[in-house]
Amino acid sequence: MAETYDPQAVEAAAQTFWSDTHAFEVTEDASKPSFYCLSMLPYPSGALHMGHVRNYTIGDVISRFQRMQGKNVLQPMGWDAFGLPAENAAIKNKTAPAKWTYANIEHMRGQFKRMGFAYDWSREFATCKPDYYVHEQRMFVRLMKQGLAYRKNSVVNWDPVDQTVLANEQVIDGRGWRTGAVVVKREIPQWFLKITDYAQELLDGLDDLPDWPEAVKSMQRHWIGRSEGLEIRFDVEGDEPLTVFTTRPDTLMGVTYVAIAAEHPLALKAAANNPELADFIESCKSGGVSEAELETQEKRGMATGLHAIHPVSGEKLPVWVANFVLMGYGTGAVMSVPGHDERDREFASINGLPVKMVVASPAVIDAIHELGHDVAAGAASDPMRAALHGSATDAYDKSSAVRVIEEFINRISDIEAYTEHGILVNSGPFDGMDFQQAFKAVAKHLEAEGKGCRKVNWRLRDWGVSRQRYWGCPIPVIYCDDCGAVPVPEDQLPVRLPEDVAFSGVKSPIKTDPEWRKTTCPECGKPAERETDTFDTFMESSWYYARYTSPGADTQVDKRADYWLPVDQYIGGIEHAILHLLYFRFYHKLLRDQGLVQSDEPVRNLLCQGMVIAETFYREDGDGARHWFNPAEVDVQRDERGRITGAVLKADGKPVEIGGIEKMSKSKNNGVDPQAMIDKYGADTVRLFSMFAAPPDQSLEWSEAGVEGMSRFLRRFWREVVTHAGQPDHPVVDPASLDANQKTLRRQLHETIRKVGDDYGRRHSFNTAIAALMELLNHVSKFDDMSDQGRAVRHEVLEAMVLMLDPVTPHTSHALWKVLGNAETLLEDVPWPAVDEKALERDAVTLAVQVNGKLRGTIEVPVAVDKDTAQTQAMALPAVQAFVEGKTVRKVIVVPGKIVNIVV
RNA sequence: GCCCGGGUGGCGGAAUCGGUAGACGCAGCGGACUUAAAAUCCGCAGAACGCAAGUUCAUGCGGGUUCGAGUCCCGCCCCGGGUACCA
Repeated sequence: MAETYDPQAVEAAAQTFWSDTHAFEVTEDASKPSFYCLSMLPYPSGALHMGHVRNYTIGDVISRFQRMQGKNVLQPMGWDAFGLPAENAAIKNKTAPAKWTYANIEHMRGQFKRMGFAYDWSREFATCKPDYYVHEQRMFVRLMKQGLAYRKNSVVNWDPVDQTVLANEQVIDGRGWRTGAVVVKREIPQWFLKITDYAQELLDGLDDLPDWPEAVKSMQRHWIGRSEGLEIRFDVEGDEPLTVFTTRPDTLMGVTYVAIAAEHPLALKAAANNPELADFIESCKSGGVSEAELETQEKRGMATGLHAIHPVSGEKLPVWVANFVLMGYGTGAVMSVPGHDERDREFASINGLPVKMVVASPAVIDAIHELGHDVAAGAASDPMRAALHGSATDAYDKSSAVRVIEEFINRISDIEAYTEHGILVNSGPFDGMDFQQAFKAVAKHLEAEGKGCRKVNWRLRDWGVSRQRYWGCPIPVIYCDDCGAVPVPEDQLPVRLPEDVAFSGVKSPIKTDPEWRKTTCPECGKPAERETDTFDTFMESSWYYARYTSPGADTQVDKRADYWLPVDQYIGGIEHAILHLLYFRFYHKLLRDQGLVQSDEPVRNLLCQGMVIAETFYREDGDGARHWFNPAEVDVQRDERGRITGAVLKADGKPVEIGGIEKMSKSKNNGVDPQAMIDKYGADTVRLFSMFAAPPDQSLEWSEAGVEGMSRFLRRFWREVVTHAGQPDHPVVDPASLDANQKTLRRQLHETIRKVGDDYGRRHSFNTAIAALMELLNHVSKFDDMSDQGRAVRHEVLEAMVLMLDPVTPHTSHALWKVLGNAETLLEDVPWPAVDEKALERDAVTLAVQVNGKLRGTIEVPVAVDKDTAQTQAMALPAVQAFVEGKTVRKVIVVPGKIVNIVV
């Protein structure tokens, strides 16, 4: 075997062995526990990027580790092949999206294999193939028949120049990215899946996912957004009544106006003979539809001239059109309480609408009582002012109670809304009630009058699955003038997307082709037209995990799924925390309700990895435009302490600006090509660095110097093993005859085995596992004992290290296993090294000694030392004496195995 | 705007349940080997003050709880992710 480490040769040999032996192809085996390890499937964007490398290395480490624990591990790979980038690339490269996509898949599959990932390639699929999406179409027509898929109008970004719908990403500062035209909102009919029918279950299910990150569960809870409130009817003078939803019925008596969406029927009616209002409503249409844009835009409004009637007081309230009220959410109308809601307050201030205080803080209520007044129903029309009336108003004589009330009144009327729960005032029959009491009383009052009812409201909206794009799965619907929207009969599926098309970029080829849509109605047989919209690509990625378990099945999934599902470990980017992971959970429940899977949730354990980031470098040209240089083109300069002082371009030696560390991207040209790294250092080094440089859930800063460090470690390890293998044969380890150094090294080994197993298996803390293995290498390379037992212990250490490194650097371990004298084999089928509890025992331990919580020294004590002895030894330290002398020892805290703290 | 994260030496990070802050690695400095370089090996290294022993300060900022806080609580600042048609 080679004396020096040659990663390219080592990796080729290991990969050939795995491929020849079909090492990672698995089938259902009832005799072994299954472990399904799944990484989010990639979009085939062209070439592997570092984000992929990181994601898939994490999955591979977990997969290989679990197989070494005796599990039957399924780790599949496939392609999320539909999507917008293929259309953009097709325009740019004058090719067809399908051709571009398939070429990318070919290239990226080769790169995956070069990384040595332990995939079962026999299960691979691409979601753009009819034999994949036919199942999705069949599911959709079934959902249509069950009423879980339905059609309604919904608002999109419309580019008036290209006459096309834009994705939110394609709207830059309210304008279309290609035309620069101001985008407008437009309503079009689209298909929806009723995810809201499952809102409660999706919310409750989060409680049954203990191994999901709290951040993800918390984000999903807020996204689903269950809220309890009242739906309240406001009559409108001379018109149809308005319905609003509120979670704050306690503030009902503080309503001073009603706001409705620009598209609300009442607004449109009012605008019919009010040209100014019509202009305003028209102006609300410009701009994109994304929530971030809607929520941050300037709040604008206009009075309709209509008046609503307050359901309790009968007061006349102006009805305003407001751009922040959205027709698509809730009822398209809100009751406005500027005294107790920030947004209503801001709008009222701008438009000169009145503010009414109806909730007071507990401190104010106390002050009112202190001044001898009451807030109970009917006590006073305005208990705050009643309390102030007759009290001293001169600045010098004000009591603190008066000041509390005045301050509150001033704050509400001049500065901000009081949004917390409190006690009702100025609310007639509801005066003196707290939030809970008021909620009940208002509900009872309105229900009795038929003007309102309790309602649970959800922030979650139904899933709009229509896209006006070409490169996606055709929606299997036929439109007939007589029969309406008819699902394509199952025996006519799949509806195939033509792949050999000319693609201009503006309109979908199946929309421009007059022939593709022509068909006949499945119900009446008359000429009819196909739907030319395609599915949201989240549809494909919502069920792919189940398809991997059932390759080749005629149905969407078959019985084999029961062996593998739910997924034991899912790995992917945190950017998918809400949308993908929520649709995916929803679709699993759809599959369950069709009888296709048995479980309620698709994934037991979720790991969200952070982004891969890198330094950026640029130069500005004359007009301020920045030209970005790749880190590979730049040399960084440092001072004598290692601080970065500047950077120069390698090509001309002249300085470039340092632009800060950002997510690797094409736009900042700071992407590091994994292929170049693999060619230079080998896959194992790249894998090792991406696992070592940061914990998996945090962002990872790429550093080629760091990669070199990993290469250095593998070369040192290789040399250590090869040198040891050149030594004469050794006897077996005899624990009873070991000397102190041998015992120490063995203890360090078994501590490492315990830590690495825990870090890989439970904590997913791969960086610390690798650090522990590096420490162990440092220990063993300093261990120069060449005796029989010395060599025996060293062999035990090195063999265990080969196995423990295998999940991260499988090629190197594969080769070194043979160097250590073993037959070539699949290391994942060699059992994980066992911890020898006896080897962990130690007889002395170091305690930290503190005085008043500050470290003053350490003491060596026997493991089983009693508190008094520890205390006496600690007190005897000169450094401790210096701080204790002349003071009284008040208390001594002894934490066994940790610290002694002397409090003086 | 709203929801969710993060902030520790020159840098990436460690400290797993409130108990010795800075493991491991990178960069740096000093040395060995070498004709030289590369590679490799040995050593130093948070900051300030001090000849030294050592002392003080230090985990984004300001408070608090505790014998003891990077870790828990309250209030801020900054950076990142998501925000329903990027995936």
